[in-house]
Amino acid sequence: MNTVQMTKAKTRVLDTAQNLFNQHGYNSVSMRDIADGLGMKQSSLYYHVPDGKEQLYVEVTKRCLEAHFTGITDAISRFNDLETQLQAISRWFFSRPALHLFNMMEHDMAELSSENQHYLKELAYQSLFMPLIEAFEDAVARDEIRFVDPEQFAGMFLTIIEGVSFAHRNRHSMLPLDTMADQMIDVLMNGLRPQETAE
Amino acid sequence: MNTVQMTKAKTRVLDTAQNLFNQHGYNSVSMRDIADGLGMKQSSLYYHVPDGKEQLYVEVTKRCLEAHFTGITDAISRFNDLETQLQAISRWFFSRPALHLFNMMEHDMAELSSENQHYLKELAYQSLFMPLIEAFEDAVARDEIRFVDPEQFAGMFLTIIEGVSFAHRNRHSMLPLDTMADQMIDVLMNGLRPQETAE
DNA sequence: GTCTATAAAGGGATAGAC
DNA sequence: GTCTATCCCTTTATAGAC
Repeated sequence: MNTVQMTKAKTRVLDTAQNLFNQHGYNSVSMRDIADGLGMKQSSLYYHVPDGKEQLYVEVTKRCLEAHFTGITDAISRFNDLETQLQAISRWFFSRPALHLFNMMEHDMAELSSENQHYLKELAYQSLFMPLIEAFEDAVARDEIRFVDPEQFAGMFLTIIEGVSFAHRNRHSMLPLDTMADQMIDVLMNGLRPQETAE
Repeated sequence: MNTVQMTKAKTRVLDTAQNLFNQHGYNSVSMRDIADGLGMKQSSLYYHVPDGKEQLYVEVTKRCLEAHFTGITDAISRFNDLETQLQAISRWFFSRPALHLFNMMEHDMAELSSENQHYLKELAYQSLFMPLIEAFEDAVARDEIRFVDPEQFAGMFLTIIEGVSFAHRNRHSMLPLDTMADQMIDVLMNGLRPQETAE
């Protein structure tokens, strides 16, 4: 994954754009909104991003997904059991602005050219799903959980993360984020524990 | 909940708008798109919807949420145990176009006036969360599951439904929707089963 | 109930001065 | 690196003919 060493100014542009795209979605954010956030005129933005809005979104999303790949794989490598790994991954997610993964993949990316769409969807799969799938596979191999389709439960875990973030943003959620996530992970792990074909 | 008896033409307008709003999100759908879907000119649409796009979205979403309230409460009332109830609710959801609940609540509704926003968010809570919360409470009372925050797990169940729909739409998902949902519900119920403070 | 025409505003993008 | 000015297109919405 290339890291071309970005100028400070470019980084600031990407940061501002990322915040806005994340909060409101691709179509709801105008170049003027981003320029306003940077304190410059809309046309000045094109000095930093000559290729326009779509390319800006692609760059922002690429950087974001690559950061998540690093964060997730790091979290996994620090521990040897699935439950602790999942807790660590949840902490990584909560330390960053919410991804709005489903919205990103189904609504934002639908606005892009089919090449960009395909590129970013594949990158999302490699960055977010693959490390989790491996973690679930390893846990099955260690007999820590019963056999399940790893892809299915990698997806389930990501939806839980998104759901917990959502609940925390929208509801008078009594509990801290971390506690909510741990409770969810506890139920999930408890539900996945190997069984002695009881009853 | 008022049912004012709608004309066939108005129903067709709402159906078309609902499909488009659901698939692409509020901001990505223009009045022209909806008119095209109906085979009429953009301006003709204002004969059916004199109050414009925002009001159209509110009507569409209101009708959708009320239908879900009926579908969910019916599914719950047909059975006496939580696992079967959740399966029945999942079938209701899968029989309808995907809600995209999170996107709806965080992105689409953010574009509306604060009055409409508040109205629809409250309606969504009453229509989707409340029946589920009661079902979880009753299951705790029957000692079918261990005590948990009902709101939290009502939310978790909704995210699982959305996640399963997402997986089915986006991935070479080998399994039928119903089977995937049942597996998720099985893990969830298994994780929530009362425990004898083992170990 | 649907049309054409049009107003008024907002969007992405470029040219050229400083 | 940022600005003003401008182009061209899309969008929401209204007026008025048929």
